[in-house]
Amino acid sequence: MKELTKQQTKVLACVEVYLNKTGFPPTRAEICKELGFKSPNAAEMHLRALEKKGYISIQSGSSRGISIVKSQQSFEQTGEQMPVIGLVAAGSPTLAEENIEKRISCDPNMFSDSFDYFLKVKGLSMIEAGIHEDDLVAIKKTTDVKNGDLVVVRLEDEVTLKYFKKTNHSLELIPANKDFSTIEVDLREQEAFVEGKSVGLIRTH
Amino acid sequence: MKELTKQQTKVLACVEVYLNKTGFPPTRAEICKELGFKSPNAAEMHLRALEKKGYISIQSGSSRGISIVKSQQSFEQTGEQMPVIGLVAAGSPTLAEENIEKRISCDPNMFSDSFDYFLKVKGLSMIEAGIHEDDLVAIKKTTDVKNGDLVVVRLEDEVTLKYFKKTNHSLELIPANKDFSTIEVDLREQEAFVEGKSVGLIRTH
DNA sequence: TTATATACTGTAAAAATATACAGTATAAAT
DNA sequence: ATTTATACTGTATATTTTTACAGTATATAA
Repeated sequence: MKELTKQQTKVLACVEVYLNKTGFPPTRAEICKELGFKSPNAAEMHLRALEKKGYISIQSGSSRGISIVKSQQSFEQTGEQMPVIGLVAAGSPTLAEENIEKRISCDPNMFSDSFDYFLKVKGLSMIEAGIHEDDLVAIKKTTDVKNGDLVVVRLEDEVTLKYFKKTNHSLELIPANKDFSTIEVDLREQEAFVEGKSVGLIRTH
Repeated sequence: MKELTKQQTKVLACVEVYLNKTGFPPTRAEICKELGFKSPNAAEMHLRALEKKGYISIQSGSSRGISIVKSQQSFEQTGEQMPVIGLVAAGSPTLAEENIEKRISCDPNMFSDSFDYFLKVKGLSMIEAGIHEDDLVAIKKTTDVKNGDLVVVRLEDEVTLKYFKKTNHSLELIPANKDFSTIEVDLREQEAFVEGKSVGLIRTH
């Protein structure tokens, strides 16, 4: 998608804001009034440029015939674009851009608790908890977890999604698959970092 | 909210469909063309009635100045409050207001395919497919289903979520739990209504 | 029988709107 | 020094659109 000039960005934002506020697109004159232009042709030219670059489409001959093709600020709508992070074998699931597989438009409060990102599940270790490969688990970044919570824990360079159980100096990371065994960590010997806990799950059929 | 007449319902639906398709509301003339009226005043009168009853608001003097206040079919929007319907023992999962348990703010296009509502799962018949009690299954209203699809089917007054398999005159509704048995329907003897199919799932932990 | 509400047709005019054309100004690129 | 792209002003007009007004038809309620 082609880059927008500063003014084109403003005009696109103006159209989107107007649309959100009123439910229908603005006229050329209304865009001018909003952005301080004195000629409807100013708006017209920017709209044409936006159409040529594929951000909007214009229904010729129709009043207010503007529709948004590619929104600049789709996340400003009802829901946000929540990042999906692959559960890679090594490294922690950071929110750095390079780890984000894609984004999904949804409400961060759609589950009982808010969440920060989706973790894409690899493997079958939690299958008996109804968590399949490629399911997206909604993770809330926190270290405040209780026994029995489904948590994301990092050990050395490995990140896993397991049930959490802590007893004195020992931490158990319990899978939900009888073919897998519990990971036991002696906290006096090895560090374990709780990255967050699951507050929900989504799956595409 | 006041009741709508049949024609008012049609006009409101027409506006919403147009809005979803084009991104902006229709003119009086376009409503007429769509619904077969021969005078723009026909549309005008219905719009006024819809405004008086609080379903839309009309920006006087503006072209296409219609905005939806209370949608008949809010599930058709984007980034909206998607209804959650309980899988009740009897009756079909209609979107009538009284069947909607709550609404969840999310994008109707968050899964591979768009969907119309969430169905709240009751029972354990699909547990081996990783579908638990109280999971919300995203349902797309369609009768276009293939063998192997996870579908919502109504038999008499009962609604179930099962895997779909059709062979000649027989329909099999297959559970994913070895403690449950397949429902077999002879379509020459009994009617079966496909309400829709699952395109995704969400669960709150 | 007479209202009353619903549901339109048909026409017309005023207002809103898109959009073409002719310019001006400025900064960056060639 | 000249072109090119961006970013406008200002005007004009054909077209679109709203919206008022005058009717017609039909079913239902009083």
